[in-house]
Amino acid sequence: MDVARLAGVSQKTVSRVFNDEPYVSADVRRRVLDAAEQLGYRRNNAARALASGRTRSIGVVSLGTALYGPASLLIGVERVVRDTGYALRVVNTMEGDPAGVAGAVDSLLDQGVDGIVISEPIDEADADGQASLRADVPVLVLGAPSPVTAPTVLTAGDGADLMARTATQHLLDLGHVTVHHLAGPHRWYAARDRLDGWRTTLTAQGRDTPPVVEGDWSAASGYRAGRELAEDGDVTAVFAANDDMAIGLIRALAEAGRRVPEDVSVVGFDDIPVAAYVTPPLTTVRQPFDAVAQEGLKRLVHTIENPDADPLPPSDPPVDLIVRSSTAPPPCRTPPARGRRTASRSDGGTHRPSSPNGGQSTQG
Amino acid sequence: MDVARLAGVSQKTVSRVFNDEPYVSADVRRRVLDAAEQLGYRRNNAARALASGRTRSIGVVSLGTALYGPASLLIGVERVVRDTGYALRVVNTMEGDPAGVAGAVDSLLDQGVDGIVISEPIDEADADGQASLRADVPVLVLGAPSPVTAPTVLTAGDGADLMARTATQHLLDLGHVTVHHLAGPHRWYAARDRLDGWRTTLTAQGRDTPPVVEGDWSAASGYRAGRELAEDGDVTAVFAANDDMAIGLIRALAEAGRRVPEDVSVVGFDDIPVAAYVTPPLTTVRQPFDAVAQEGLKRLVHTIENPDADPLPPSDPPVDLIVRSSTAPPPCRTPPARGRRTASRSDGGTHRPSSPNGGQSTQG
DNA sequence: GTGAAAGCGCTAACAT
DNA sequence: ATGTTAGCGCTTTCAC
Repeated sequence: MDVARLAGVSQKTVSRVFNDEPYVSADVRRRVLDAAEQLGYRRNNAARALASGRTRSIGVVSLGTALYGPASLLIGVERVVRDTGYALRVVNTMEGDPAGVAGAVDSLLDQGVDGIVISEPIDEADADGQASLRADVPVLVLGAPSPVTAPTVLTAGDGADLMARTATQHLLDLGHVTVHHLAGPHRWYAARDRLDGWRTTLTAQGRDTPPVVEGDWSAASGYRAGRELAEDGDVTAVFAANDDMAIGLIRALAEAGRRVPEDVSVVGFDDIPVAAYVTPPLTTVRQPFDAVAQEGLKRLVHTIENPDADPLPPSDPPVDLIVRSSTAPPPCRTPPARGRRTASRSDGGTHRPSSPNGGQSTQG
Repeated sequence: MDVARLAGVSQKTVSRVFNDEPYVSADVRRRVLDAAEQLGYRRNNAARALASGRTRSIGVVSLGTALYGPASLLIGVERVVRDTGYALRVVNTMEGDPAGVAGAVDSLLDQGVDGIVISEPIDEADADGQASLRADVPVLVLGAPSPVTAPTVLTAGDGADLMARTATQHLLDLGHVTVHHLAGPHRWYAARDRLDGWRTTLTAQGRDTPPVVEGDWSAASGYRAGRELAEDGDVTAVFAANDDMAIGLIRALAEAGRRVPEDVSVVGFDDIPVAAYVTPPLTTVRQPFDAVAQEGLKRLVHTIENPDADPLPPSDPPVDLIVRSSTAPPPCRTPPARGRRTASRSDGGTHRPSSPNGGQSTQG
C-alpha cells in the first residue's frame, strides 16, 4: 500500500489509523493522514468486506411506489442508517411482482448486507412463498409481523392498530352511532392493522360493524367507494385507511350532495402534506415515520453488532390525531326535509372560517 | 472453493459458469449448478468487486423528501438500475445539509460505486462548494445541468422548460392576457427551469411578465401565495410549479371568494395522485419520471461499460399536459354584476359534469 | 473446453 | 506502540 510506504509505516498501522484503533501515536497518525491526503487515498470497501466478513451495509426492501407512507418510511430509514455509519442498499418490489419480497431479500443477500429492513410488507400472491422468506442476517420488519426465518427477526412500527382505534374513537366521541371503514388492500399488513383497530373499537363499545369497503390506497378508489357510500343515508362517519382515499371519498360525497362534515364526517390516515389544504381540511392521524425508523434501526444495528446479546426491547411510538375540519357531530336525528340539499351541486364546506395550517393535535 | 471440489472441476470453471462465459460444456455446467444448489452457494460480491475492480453498483444522491417528484424519480431509478443488473446505493441529502451533495457523492465514492446519479440537484448554500463536486466515475445528473467534474457527465430530464412552456401556452390559448407564476425555491434547478419556460413563453408573445411569487413546494406556501394573489383583481391565470402549491393556492383563492376556474385558472405541475380528485380537479403537467430515469440510466450504464466509446445521445421525453377542470377562459371583460357571487362561500366548480379520472391528455 | 497460479487491498491473529 | 504473516473468495492471465 502506497500510503504506508509514503508515511514510512506498515500497512497495518495505516489500517489502525483509519479504523480509529488505539495504540497509534499522535505523530504516526498525523503522518499517515497526511500521506493519505496527499495520495487522495480512500480505503477499498470491497477488500474490507472481504477480509472482515462484514459489508457495513444494510439492505432495505421497499415498495416501489411514491405513496406517502412507504416513501416517508424509506427516507427515515436512509437517514438513520447513514447516521449509524452503514451504507444503504435499496431494492423495490412492485405489487404483483412475481419475485416479490422473497426475491428482493435474495438479491440483497446476494449483494451482501449485514442486515435487512422490510418496509410495509404485503402478502405474496402464492401461498408457497411463505417458506422461502429466509435470510442469514438479522431482519427488521417495519409495519407488521411477517413470517420470516432469520437469526433474529425484529418488528417496529406496528402501532397502526392503536392509531386506528384513536381515529375511530374520535368519531364515536363526536356522537356518531357507528363508523364505516374504507380499508386499504387486504393483502397489506398495514391495511389489516387499521381495519383491526377500527373493528376492535366498534365491538368494544357494542356498536354495529358495517360492511367494509376496500380500496387500493388511491384517490380513485376512494372516489369509487364514495359513490357507493353516498347511496346509503345511514353513513354519517367514515374512517379511511389513508388520506388519498379520504380525498377521493370526500369528492364523491360532495358530488352526491352529501356535505362533509355536516352530513358525513371523514377521518384520513397519514397526514400527507396537502391534507390541511384540501376542502375541507382533513382530520387525520399522523404517522411517526421517523420515530419508527429510528427505533427499529437502532435495535437492528444493535443486533448486528452484538449478535449474542439480547435484542433491545421495542418501544411504542406516540399516536398523533390531527383534528381539522372534516369531522363534526352527526346531523340531527330528525333530519330536515329531504329537499334541503340540492342534488346537483355540492361544496366541501368552505364556508367555515378556516385556518388550514392549524388543527388541534392530540397526543394519545 | 467447495463447489469446485464437489463438481470435480476447477475454481475457474465455476466462475465461468456463474458469469455465463462461453466455453463450458453443457455437462460441466450442469454439474456445477447442481453442486452450487446443493451447497446453497452464492458468490461473494466483495471478493468479486475486489478482484475485478468493479462493484456493479450505482449510487444515487437523492433529496430526503417525500415530495412526489423526487420520490417518483428515485423509484424510477431503482427499477431501471435493477433491470440493468446493478445494485443501488442511496444517499439522501437534506436541504440545508452542511455536507450537501458533495458530501453525499463522497460517501458514495467511499462505498465504491461504478457510477453516480444525482437526482434533482439544488444549489449548495456556500459558493465554494462548486469545485469540490468531483467524482472519478461517470455521473448522471437528473433534472438539470450541474457543475460536476467527472470522467463523463450526462444529463437527462431537463425538459421541464418545455413542459412549463406548454402549461403557460395552454393558459394563453384559453384567452388569458397573461399568466402569473408561483415558482418553487430558486435554489432548485427544477424551479428555475419551470420559471424560465414560463417567462420565455410570455415574452415570446409580447405579454406582460408579472412579478413571480416564490413558494417552497408545500401546499402551505401555495396557500400563502394565494392570499397575496387573491388581492390582485388582475390575476386570472396562475401556473404553479407543482401540484401541492397549486392546491394550497386554490384553497386560498376559494376562501377569498375567487372561484376556480371561473375567476382564476390554475395549472399545476407533476400530476400527483390526488390531482384528479381535489376540487376542482387540477389541470397539470405530468412528468415522465420513468422515461427520464430509463433514458438517463441507459446512457450511464453504457458509459460505465464502454468507457471509451462515445456517450449515447440524449432523447427528449414527451410532454403530457392533463387538462382537467381548474382552467377555463378568463371571465368576461365586462364582468356581470358584482353581486353575482356570494362573498362568503365558494366552490371549486363541481357543478360541471365531472369525471375526475379523465382529463384530456395532450402529447406535445 | 479447461486448469494453475497470482494477486486484488484489506483485516485477523500473532509477534515484537 | 508497531510490524509480520496469512488469508478472505473471487477474476485475471496465460497455459494446456
